[in-house]
Amino acid sequence: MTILGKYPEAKLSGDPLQESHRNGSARSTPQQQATTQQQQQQRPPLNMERLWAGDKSQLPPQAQSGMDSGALNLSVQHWSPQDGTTGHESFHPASRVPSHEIGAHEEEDDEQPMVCMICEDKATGLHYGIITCEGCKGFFKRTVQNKRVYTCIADGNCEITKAQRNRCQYCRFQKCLRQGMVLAAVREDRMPGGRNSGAVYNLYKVKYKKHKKSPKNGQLKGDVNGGKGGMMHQGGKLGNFVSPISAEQSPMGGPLPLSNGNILKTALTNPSEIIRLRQRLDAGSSVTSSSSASSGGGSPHSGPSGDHRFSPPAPPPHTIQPPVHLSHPGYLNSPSPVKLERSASAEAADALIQQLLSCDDFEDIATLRNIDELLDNESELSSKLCQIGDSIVYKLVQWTKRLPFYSELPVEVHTKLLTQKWHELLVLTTSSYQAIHGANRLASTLSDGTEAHFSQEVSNNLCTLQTCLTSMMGRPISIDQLRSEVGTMVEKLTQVTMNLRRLRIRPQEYVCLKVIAMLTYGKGAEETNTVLDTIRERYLLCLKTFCESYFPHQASRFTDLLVRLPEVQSAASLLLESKMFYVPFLLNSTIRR
Amino acid sequence: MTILGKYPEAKLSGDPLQESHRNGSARSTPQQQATTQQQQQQRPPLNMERLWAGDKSQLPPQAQSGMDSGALNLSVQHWSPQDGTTGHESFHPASRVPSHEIGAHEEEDDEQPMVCMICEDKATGLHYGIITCEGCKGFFKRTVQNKRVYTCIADGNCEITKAQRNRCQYCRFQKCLRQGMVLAAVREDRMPGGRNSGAVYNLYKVKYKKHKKSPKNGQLKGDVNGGKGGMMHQGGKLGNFVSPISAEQSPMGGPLPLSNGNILKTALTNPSEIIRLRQRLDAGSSVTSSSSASSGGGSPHSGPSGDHRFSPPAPPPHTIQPPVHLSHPGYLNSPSPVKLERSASAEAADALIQQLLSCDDFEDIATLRNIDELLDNESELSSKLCQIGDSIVYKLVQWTKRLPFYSELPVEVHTKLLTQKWHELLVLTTSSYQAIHGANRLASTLSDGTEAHFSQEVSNNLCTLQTCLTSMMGRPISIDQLRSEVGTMVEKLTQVTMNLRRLRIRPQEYVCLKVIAMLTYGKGAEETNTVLDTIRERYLLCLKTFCESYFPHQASRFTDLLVRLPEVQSAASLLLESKMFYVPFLLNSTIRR
DNA sequence: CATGGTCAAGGATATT
DNA sequence: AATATCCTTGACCATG
Ligand SMILES: [Zn+2]
Ligand SMILES: [Zn+2]
Ligand SMILES: [Zn+2]
Ligand SMILES: [Zn+2]
Repeated sequence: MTILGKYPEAKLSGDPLQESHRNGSARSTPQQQATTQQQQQQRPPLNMERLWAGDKSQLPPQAQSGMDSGALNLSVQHWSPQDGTTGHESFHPASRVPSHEIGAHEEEDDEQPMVCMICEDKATGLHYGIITCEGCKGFFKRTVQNKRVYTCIADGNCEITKAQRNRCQYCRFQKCLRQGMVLAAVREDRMPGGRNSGAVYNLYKVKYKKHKKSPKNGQLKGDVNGGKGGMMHQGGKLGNFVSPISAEQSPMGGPLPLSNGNILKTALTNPSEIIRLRQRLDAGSSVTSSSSASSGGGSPHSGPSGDHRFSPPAPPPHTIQPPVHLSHPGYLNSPSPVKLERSASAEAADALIQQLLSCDDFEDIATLRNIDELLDNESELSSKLCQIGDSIVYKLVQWTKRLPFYSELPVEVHTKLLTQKWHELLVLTTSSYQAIHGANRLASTLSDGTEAHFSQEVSNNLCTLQTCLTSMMGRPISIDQLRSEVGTMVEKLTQVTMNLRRLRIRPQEYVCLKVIAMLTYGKGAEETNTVLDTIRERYLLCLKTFCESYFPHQASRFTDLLVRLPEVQSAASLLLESKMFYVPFLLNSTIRR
Repeated sequence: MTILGKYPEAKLSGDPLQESHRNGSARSTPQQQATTQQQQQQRPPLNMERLWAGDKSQLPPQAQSGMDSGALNLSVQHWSPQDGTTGHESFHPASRVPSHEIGAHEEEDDEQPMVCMICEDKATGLHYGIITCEGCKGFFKRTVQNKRVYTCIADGNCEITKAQRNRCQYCRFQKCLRQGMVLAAVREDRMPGGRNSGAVYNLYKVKYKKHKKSPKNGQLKGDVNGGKGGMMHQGGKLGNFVSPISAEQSPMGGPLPLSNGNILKTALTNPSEIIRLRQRLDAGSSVTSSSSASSGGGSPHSGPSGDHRFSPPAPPPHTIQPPVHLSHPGYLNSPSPVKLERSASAEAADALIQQLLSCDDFEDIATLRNIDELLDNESELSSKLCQIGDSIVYKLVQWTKRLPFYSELPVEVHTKLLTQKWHELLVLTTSSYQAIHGANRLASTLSDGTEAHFSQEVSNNLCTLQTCLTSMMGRPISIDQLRSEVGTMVEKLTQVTMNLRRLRIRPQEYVCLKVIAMLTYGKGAEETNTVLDTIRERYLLCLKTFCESYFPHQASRFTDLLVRLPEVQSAASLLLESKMFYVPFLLNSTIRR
């Protein structure tokens, strides 16, 4: 009785004897189910004395390049079901996402109230990096402050719930670390107030501005928070190919996966709404979700629909597509080939392009089906943004699974690619859509892309944004405020769109660029994936062939198209920083008007 | 030895032998001083079995209307300075003032070392409502948790000291209860940590923060919370003018003082705003406030202005007013008397009414001067609400002080009345104002007060609320949310207003009703105040006379008016419950449109 | 907001 | 088994 009392090992500073977790013959704990035990067991037990001595190797992978934590996990049940019992999952910090349910149910409760990622009690906000309750917050703080050493009397797998959290301090703290609570966020000097630098959390924190001026001075750097600590931002932002996100590589730009939290600019919403949004997104992307079925469900062009979550073992739909030589569909509006005799490579390119076209829900991705609904003032802002977030995640994931080369790369690689590139894909898709379908305003922009015109275009876009946001939020937003907050980003987006429009980019070229963009290494291109290189080269050649075939008189067209990618990256970086991921959609929403 | 061992009658469930308490010849207890001894003797013995069965009648007065702790204390220095030293006071939980004053000592000396109120051992802080030692704390907890039943082998008057406390569990526990330990503070769910709500202790603690404003008047000490030695805050903190909220009376509706914190429904704001608001209100209202000077300052009709707080000894302004017979001012718009020969009583009634009219800042109370400013989006929400809160308190207090019968009742009574009735007065005032001045919308509602019309009116009011709140808060509020949260309350308010409008209530009648409402006993009308009754009767007759004089053809008008008071009570209760005290003002704000 | 601190809750345990 | 001390805990609060 007393042994399993509420406060197990008060003041035990003795040897943790953690070996018992491993060798422990005590496998008899009735609580532990045999099912997923191994995975949990595989993790090294926590040695708290070493931890306080400075051994951080026991902490979850933070700067590691292993991208297995999958918030945006393409393989469904990779991490999901750990304990088959109550639906608890032990997560990694990377996707510090409160994913509460593995069960097939799941979002039926749209968790209005935040739940603690440790014990599922009612959460009160972000604490030390994750969403926790007051109790777990205090527990973590005390443990770190006093360098407490706990020991599990069982096998280190005690379930942590609100009712049971005080039964095993060791397992509670272990879960804190595994869920991603950050030791360094507990301050040495005990000085309250202020904010920790984002570097402490190794990720983008959701910034909460009260909608006033943003720095906006040129240079966008990644450090969102007041970088008080040493921010080691090494990756040259604009130059390289890396988006500021990748979770692993860039030590500084703590890359959070899409679903991980930096989804929306909080400045325009309130914190609680953001939390709910995060939960929705998390649930929707990483785990199964019946919710997405309603929002992202049946898109006209998509393959097997209704499967918001990836079916684990089931082979992806269009996995292997024979290089059929399809005739050009009329809607392609492809220019007539200059030469009658097409080369074999040209035909192969057409086939590849056709494959890509067939799996790209151009309109469905670039615009939101229900964008109109979002503009009314009825539904809550949070739900609107949730829907947008859902749509982004859902559509990109579905697109990935339909790619012809989906089966040629491991799921992990796809996940990593999407994690790194999703925002670029978003920008490229929406800008291309705008360039192709929204070109009505100006067909005569070939050579007179003057400054004046560009400025006018930017202003128009800002005005569009203003209109949409005002409608969505139910309160007026000044154009000046908008300009100061997202002016630069809108400029970049506008530039990308205008350039693509000037080139009169074709859908065939767009789909190639999209794949190329995704397959292009980012900054820390340390790892070399031969298969990936091969595929990228394939589509580069494909695009080149297409350009030469259909635009033989535009010698630099291929190059002109490729150089758009850095522009896309730049704009996408700003978009990521702003976290206002709905902006491109809103800009496109005017097309229908 | 064994008989009086340490654990005397553990688990004895035998007959308490309560008669012995009465007849007990053991009057020799040395500790009992002659002063209050009888009282203790008179108390009925404790039947613990009944107690655990739910019989709370044996507990010290909790839901009693003894308003001696004056939250809304009109007499300035009544409670303020108790100990000039360290600010420690050992208090009882607000109302349960058991002994406290018996021993002139007890808390008189600022007992640096706290002593247990039960056994005089060294106390460790507040436990279950009073200052006790660890032993008595644990004893009380175990007793309540296990619903132990004790029996005294003596006559129920055993002395409880540190040395003797274990000799009689019955008397020890009895003393615990009599000293005010709160059963409900022992948690059913055994969840450790956190804090019990102030309601558990039937009091509310006022916390001040240093905040920005200089304590300018220095008056109230404010009991800074930091005081580590469990200092309990005694009731009277709020010093003067405070809001109408006393902690005691309503066991259920728990009138929380305006400044106490539960001012606004949090559902419509975000928590941080509420917190800030509470801080502002606490600091602003309970302490003197230079801020309120600006907001509540010079109202046109008020007497000596600039005196935001009551001047302690100075006699109230319009204290005694001779029953002058004033001519009816034109603005009264009073109907012509039917009979030319007015009776003496009618003239007296007119005079009384005129007095009331002269001290009732109708418009100034019913609406907020700066309501328009509140609707802009610039000033902070908290400051807006602060101003509203300040206005409510200030105006009602000022009104009270101007009442003709102000000097006829002790300040304590006024304080109590206002504490009990402020919300009703608020509703009556605002509804009457709406009925009289806002009747523009429908003058033809005499007999067709149909359901449809009522619903329409409610909808209109909700819409008005929505508009105002959206503007004030800067973000949209859905009408559905509003309806679910305050729908019933708005309906009641609307009903009251409509009924008053249908009656075409006159200002003369309104002022009478207001006084009558304030002077009407509440629920537990145990105490009889003859003076108060007399005054109430005076104004009842006054109203009756007025009705009969000016509306001789409406035989039931007097009654019709009186039966509005329960409606007002009902609506006011909901308003109190919702804590959205600004709602009536917002509804009235449309009058100006 | 997210830090740190507070201090009465409950729990553990040696003592009686 | 009850007591009393000491400890852990967590809802609030203060801070920047
Ligand atoms: Zn928790
Ligand atoms: Zn454990
Ligand atoms: Zn004691
Ligand atoms: Zn006794």
